[in-house]
Amino acid sequence: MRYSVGHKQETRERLLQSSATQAKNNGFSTVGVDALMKAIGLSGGAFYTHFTSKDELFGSIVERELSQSLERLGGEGRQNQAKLRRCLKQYLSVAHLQQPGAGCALPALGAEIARGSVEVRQEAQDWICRLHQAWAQTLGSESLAWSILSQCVGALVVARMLVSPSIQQQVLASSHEQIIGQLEGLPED
Amino acid sequence: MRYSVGHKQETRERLLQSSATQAKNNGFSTVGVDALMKAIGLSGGAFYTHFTSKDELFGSIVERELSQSLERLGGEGRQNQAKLRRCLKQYLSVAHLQQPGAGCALPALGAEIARGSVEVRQEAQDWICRLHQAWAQTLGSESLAWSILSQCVGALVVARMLVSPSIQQQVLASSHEQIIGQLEGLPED
DNA sequence: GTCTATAAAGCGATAGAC
DNA sequence: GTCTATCGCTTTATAGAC
Repeated sequence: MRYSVGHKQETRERLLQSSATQAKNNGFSTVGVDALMKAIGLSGGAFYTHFTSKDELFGSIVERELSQSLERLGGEGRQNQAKLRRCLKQYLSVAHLQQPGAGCALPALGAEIARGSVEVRQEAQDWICRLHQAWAQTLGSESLAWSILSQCVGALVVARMLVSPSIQQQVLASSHEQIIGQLEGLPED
Repeated sequence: MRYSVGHKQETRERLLQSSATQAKNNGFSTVGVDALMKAIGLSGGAFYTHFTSKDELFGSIVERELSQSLERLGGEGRQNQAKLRRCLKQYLSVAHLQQPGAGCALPALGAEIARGSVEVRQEAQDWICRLHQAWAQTLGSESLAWSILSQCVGALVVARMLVSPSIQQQVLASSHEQIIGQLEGLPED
């Protein structure tokens, strides 16, 4: 073997990162294996030393993306309402709206995950429920946690369909405002 | 011409209806022209007498679907809060969750619309803003109207990714509960 | 208006050389 | 581990017969 032992793992990691970005930007089913590999400077044939099929890659992307989202959104360690507020502001920002490839996978790939295999959906459910539990703990309400999560995802889906930047911003700002309002008068954790 | 004058229009309508259902169920980019035509009992070649391209069909689907959603969700005529509550209950129902093909296009095709042409997105924006205006009138708040719209779309996107029916129902019920709570204490229209 | 046939390109996946 | 070449299938779109 002419390649170092860590090389395959590194290549796999680069492939996962690059593919996730492309999938969130242009849709996973839309982009071909050849384009995925070309983006990291490799040929299409080399793909199958890292994954047995394109579907397997999709599963790994979902796993990797949602675990990252969980980290960013406060699944790790103890959380307070102030930290949650900062996460919400970032999630509902114009920067997140304009850069699907660098953002959360739920608004960008939600519909494709829903049409995916049971394994992929189970993987997604695990991470989503972990995030929900963390938020429910912070908020003291399981119902409110689900509601806010849905609203965040929906706001990005809706806003990204629009053409006018000012209306896009209204959609994001409205959800942010309404959520902040719901956080007022909540018992401190 | 051996066909009646209304025949082409009828065929076009059947094609639009059938294609919209397939697109919402399995994704628009995923399904091929041949499958779209076969579903209404015609061959793939006949497609291009009705639309010049597959993209043009997508635009017509979005137009038709969103105009129907606007009707169902209360864009037509005057509306009151009681009627809006009934719409919300239906939108956030398990039946809607389980039948994407018969339901609203926003959760099912939102990401694909976002990646679509400016024309398609402009069309989507027009209908979405009309719905928003109707709801804002009923609710007396533009911000609350955007927030509820985002939450409805997001709840379906999130719930449809999950595997467990009971958690799916929790997601829908949570958004419904939180929205109803926000409607309490609102001035009557 | 719809059919069959076909062109031209792209897809996912495999085989063998290096 | 990656490359090139290729198989077999599907895709969007067009051409010509009926």
